[in-house]
Amino acid sequence: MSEARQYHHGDLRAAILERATEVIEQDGIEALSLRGIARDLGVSHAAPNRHFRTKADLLSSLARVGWEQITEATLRAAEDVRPNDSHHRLNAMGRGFLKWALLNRSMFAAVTHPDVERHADDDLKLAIDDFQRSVRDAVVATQREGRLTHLDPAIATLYTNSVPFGLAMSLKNPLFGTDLSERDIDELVANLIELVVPTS
Amino acid sequence: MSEARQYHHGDLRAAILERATEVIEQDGIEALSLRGIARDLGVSHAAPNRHFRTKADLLSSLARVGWEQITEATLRAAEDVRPNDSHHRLNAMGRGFLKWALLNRSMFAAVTHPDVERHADDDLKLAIDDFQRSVRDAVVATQREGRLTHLDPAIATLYTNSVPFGLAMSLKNPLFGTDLSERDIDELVANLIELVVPTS
DNA sequence: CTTGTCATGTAGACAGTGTCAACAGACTTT
DNA sequence: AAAGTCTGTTGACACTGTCTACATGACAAG
Repeated sequence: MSEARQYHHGDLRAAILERATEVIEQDGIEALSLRGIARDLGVSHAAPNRHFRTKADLLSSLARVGWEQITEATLRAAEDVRPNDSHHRLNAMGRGFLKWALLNRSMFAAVTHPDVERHADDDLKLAIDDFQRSVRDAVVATQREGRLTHLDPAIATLYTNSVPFGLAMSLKNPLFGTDLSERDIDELVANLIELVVPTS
Repeated sequence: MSEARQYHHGDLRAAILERATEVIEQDGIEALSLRGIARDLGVSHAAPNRHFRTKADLLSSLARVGWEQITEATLRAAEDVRPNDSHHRLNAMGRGFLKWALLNRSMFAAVTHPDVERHADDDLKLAIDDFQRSVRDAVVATQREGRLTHLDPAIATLYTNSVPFGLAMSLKNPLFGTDLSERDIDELVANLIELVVPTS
């Protein structure tokens, strides 16, 4: 029964999450308000509180979705590479992550937003851990193949992890004045990741 | 006349900026409110508006100070290196930046806060440009010395710029679970920067 | 089919925020 | 001394997140 406006919304929680991503995509995370979402969904101002007790709750749930997307995009990028070549896989993962961040800038911004990090609930922490583990596993696999062996695994992971991060932060930031055509991005991403995980 | 409470504050603008950094250092940027600062300074709630028409104004001014500190810390770190060795200078700058970020986490967080970036005024943009230019100049100097020559200067700058950034983001984030002793940080910073700008 | 329970909505209140306009005191300039 | 400009105060407005009390719909037990 999804036609007429009912008293009960049907799946308000999902609708809120969806509308929230829209708002973030459009006007940024600072324009996000529970009351605003309620208004947009034609529901009373306190209705969202039934599903997200606090605004930080909503942000956490949103960020969890974001991190799952990041993990998925990163791992999917490695799928096309032959499984025994860990080094190329790691390279592909870096490109996959960076590309996702550049194609989903608002979501990336939301995921890395300080308020989100500060109030992270356990579910969110788990999602982040998942991503971290994926990267670490890939780095360790690469080292087992005899590459990057001169580095402490922790440092190698930190490095491999941070670089796409920093790049994504810089590239998403309009203040940094990197005005690149959408087409160039793929090449740029490849060039940059090549610096971190050289395949040649 | 700095003893008794006067009607006019003396230098309210400076006091606001100072108190704002304190608040950010203590409770984070999300806890910053104009009214709160006014309260702390024993001044009426609308007094800050005389000096910062909007909250974004205050954040912008604050961030400008932050960027100036960053630029200074970065350039100062290069001073101890012999001037003709651009490559070592670049390396030192990376360490200087990263160390500043780790020793001034709250300020760094404020400077990189999305709200700040979004509402950046011209002064702030200028301060950021200054920093960017410093890095670019150092990279170009390095390339003139015959190093990093295989890279496009723009990409080399982006890379050199982003890595300490990403590292600082990762290291400042408690969620990333890098629990390192204060002592280890210096070594860690050196190791990481060495990956980007190898001096050996 | 009735009944009771529980999840999910509404209405209203509260404290807090940023920002504005109207006013007032103090400093500056002439 | 007078006029005018900074810089402060007071009070208001619309907005926010969150709480409590209440209403309604869904749904399972009897």
